[in-house]
Amino acid sequence: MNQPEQHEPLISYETLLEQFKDLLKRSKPPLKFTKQREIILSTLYSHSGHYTPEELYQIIKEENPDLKTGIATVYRTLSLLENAGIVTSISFGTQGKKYELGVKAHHDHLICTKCGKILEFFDVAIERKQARIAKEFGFKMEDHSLKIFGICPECQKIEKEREKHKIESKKIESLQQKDKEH
Amino acid sequence: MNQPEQHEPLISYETLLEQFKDLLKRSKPPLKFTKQREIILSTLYSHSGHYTPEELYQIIKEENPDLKTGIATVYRTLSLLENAGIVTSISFGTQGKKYELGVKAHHDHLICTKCGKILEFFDVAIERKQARIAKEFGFKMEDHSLKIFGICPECQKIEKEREKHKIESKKIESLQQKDKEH
DNA sequence: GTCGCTGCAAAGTCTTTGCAGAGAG
DNA sequence: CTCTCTGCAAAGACTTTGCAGCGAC
Repeated sequence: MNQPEQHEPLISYETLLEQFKDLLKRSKPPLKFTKQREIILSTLYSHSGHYTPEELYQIIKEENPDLKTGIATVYRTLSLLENAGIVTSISFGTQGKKYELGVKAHHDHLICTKCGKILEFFDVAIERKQARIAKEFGFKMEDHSLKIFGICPECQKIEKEREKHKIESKKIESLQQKDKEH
Repeated sequence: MNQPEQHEPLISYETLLEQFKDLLKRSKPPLKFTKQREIILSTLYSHSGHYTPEELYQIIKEENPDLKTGIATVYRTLSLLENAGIVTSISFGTQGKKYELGVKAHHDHLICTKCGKILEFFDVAIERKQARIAKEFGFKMEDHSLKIFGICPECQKIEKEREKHKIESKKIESLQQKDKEH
């Protein structure tokens, strides 16, 4: 029921691209389809995951050194894509937002507070419950976000390792202490 | 099961204050109990709700014009209180965080995307489900946050009013148009 | 050609920090 | 008295905006 792995995008890149072009054409003042906008979309598509504007900007710069793309354009395009519902964002404390392609099925997030890793899951019962609660309060639900913060299995291991080392160095210290006493 | 209203704080101000003083004393380098820290705490206590540092700063300035309290101190104290678990924060997109006294029972949030109003609710079934999901992924759960975004009943009314006005002014326009044609 | 788009840099916004003097313990 | 706290202002981090030239349509 809960899928542990990153989902594959549900549609092909071609379809997504068509969708995007359509959207641009249909805007009130028609918008233009530019190299920068395509690259940002394709980068989001090929790199499944969650990125800050800065991270995305770095990937794009690295993979497309010819076309100079400014960080401002990344911000502007992400904002455009978010309003269009093509990407969704998830926000952290003061440290800004991470974006991901939103053509995947709705899902919620598990976030590791040590390494920042994000896992996705989906639970029908919780979804239903949320809709019911919104209704109960007379809210017209637009969106919802469920984030579970914790320490991922990998970081838990690292923590345990560290503690082991601490204990060992304490042992060594106390042994040395005893040596001194003699 | 879901409580629609703001909860009353669960403890008296005196108890809360004692808790806070204790905490300060017990810190590794003992911290000091200052007028500014007390005012920030008491303001949070007496104004039940969710505030940005800026909002809290404005309230404090207004209610305590004598004691000059800087915004930096508000940030520093909120951070201190959050680390101590006395207040909790809820974060929005890029627009920062809102803080509330955390001595109330755990609860989740319904947020109006028009007016920014925050309502609280609590649902045992969702709580349990979250714990189960974290466990399933091997996460050591530290915290979780469930936010439902939507339009509150009041703002829905306002929207409807506006639409009505729009339709009426369109009618007037088209009447004037017809007049011109004659 | 027309207008929207882009990169750049400058300006905003929100938050944190450095510092010298004030004040709690 | 000793150190932490505070206000102030300056610095930071992140995001948005103004503008002149570029490029899609």
